Amino acid sequence: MIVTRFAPSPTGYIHIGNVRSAIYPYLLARQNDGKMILRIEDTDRVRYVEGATELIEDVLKWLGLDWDEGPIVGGNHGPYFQSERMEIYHEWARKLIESGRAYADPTSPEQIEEYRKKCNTNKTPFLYRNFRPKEIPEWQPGIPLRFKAEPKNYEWHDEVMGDMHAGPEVQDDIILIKKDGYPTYNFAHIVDDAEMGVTHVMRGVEYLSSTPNYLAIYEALGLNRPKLVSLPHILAPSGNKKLGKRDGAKSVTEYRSDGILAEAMLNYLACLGWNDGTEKEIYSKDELIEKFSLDRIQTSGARYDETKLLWMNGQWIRKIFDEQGPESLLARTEGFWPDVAKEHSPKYKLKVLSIIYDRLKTLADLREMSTYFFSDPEIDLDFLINNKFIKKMSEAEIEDLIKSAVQKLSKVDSWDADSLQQALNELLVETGKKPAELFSLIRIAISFAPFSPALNLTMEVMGRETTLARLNAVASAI
RNA sequence: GGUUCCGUCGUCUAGUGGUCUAGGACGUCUGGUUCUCAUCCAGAAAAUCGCGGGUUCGACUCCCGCCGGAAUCACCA
Repeated sequence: MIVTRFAPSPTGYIHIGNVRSAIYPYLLARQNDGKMILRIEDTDRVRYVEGATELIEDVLKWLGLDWDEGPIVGGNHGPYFQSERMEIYHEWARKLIESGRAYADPTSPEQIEEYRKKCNTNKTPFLYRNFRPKEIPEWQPGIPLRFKAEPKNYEWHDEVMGDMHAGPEVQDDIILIKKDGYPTYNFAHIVDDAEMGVTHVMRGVEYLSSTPNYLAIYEALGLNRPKLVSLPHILAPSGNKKLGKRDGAKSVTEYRSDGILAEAMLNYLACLGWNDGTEKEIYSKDELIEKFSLDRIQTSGARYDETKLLWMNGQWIRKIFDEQGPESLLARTEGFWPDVAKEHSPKYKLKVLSIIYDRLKTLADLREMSTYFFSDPEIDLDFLINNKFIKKMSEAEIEDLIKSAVQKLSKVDSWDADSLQQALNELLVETGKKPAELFSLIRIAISFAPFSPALNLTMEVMGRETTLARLNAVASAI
């Protein structure tokens, strides 16, 4: 059975660069009826941030990435917080001491720094194994434990990068257990993956160069290597660096409050560095699970492009409305309506949504784009008069036109889109105006918005009373 | 500096020796959809496939060299 894991450290918010290494393991596990484990790597007590774990869980849930073992859901291989697994690491560490593959290192950090400087001035690579202490004390709290490297050539296969190899020069005596008793990532993840039965270790390429050291530890511990999967970086929008907090990488939760749909986020991130070889662009979670394959993950880094995310979000807004129904989209708009919409019924909001949804890039656009449906706009005569189609009319003519519109519209029997369009068409004939002139005038008079849906639809949703009242108000303001 | 990885339109990518005069998508531009904005539709511009050598009848695809970029070299993960 395939077992994958997402193992973040709770050091702050998760941004787009991080989540993708949750998405791929998830897809692989689900595709193969495997298991997905969530493990919290909280061994760095200095960088630990309160509440960060909940944030991670939150983001995963939002994206629809559920886990089979881990915090909240439990499992047979817990605990799932590394800080609660100390005895386990120490037990494995003792095995290494017994087999002579680990030693307590009494050397002070200052001394180590000196060694390092010496190498720098001699321009030789710094390898700690060249400075092993003469006297090895008993391992006890307060003394770090180091791996004893036996450097040699390593070959391995990376499911994404292909066949890899590395020489002895990259293997060193890395720290297994820190002086505070907590294990390092380098040691803890190996123990945990083994104990938890993880079959596919998926992580960013930054770990690729440490792999020979990990391979040595697997060997010393008598463990089988899991399959290794290196994920390429997501690059910052500009420059050539990997996307990080400093490049303004937004928290995933921030995208949620900016009105990005979870479907779009998942779709975009999954396809940033992966594709199924066809020309398909829009994938649902189920489609991703079906089509995903490790060997189609890109080997080079992919630049993060927010414009494409936005486009995809628009696609998803329309897809949900069209395929899952207007109510389904409405359900996701909570919190995105303008304040003035508070008093209005869901039914009315649904009507509004139905005529403006195809111009939304994000749900947050609702705030700017729907205000005039819920409250009377401020009359701004300059805005009206400066319109390129209205500019050439005199004020008297404008007033006349609005008045005839009021007259015509108040006679409409049934206030629906078709009847309204018919009335507008008749008005066009009667006034001898072009659609651009007459419709722009009415549109602006009832909305004072830079843009709005088709005029007949807008009036239908607004209702007879509001439409006529606003037209009258403008006529008397001129 | 050592080690490792990467290199096709501005961006994400298709491409596994001939079907590539290099395909799609985002973005950009043009036109259409009785008004605006958007959707949708049609179309355009945009890649001498990092560079230079080979191998081959033939290379984006295989080999070598170079150049460029990135990652890593912590008692961080």
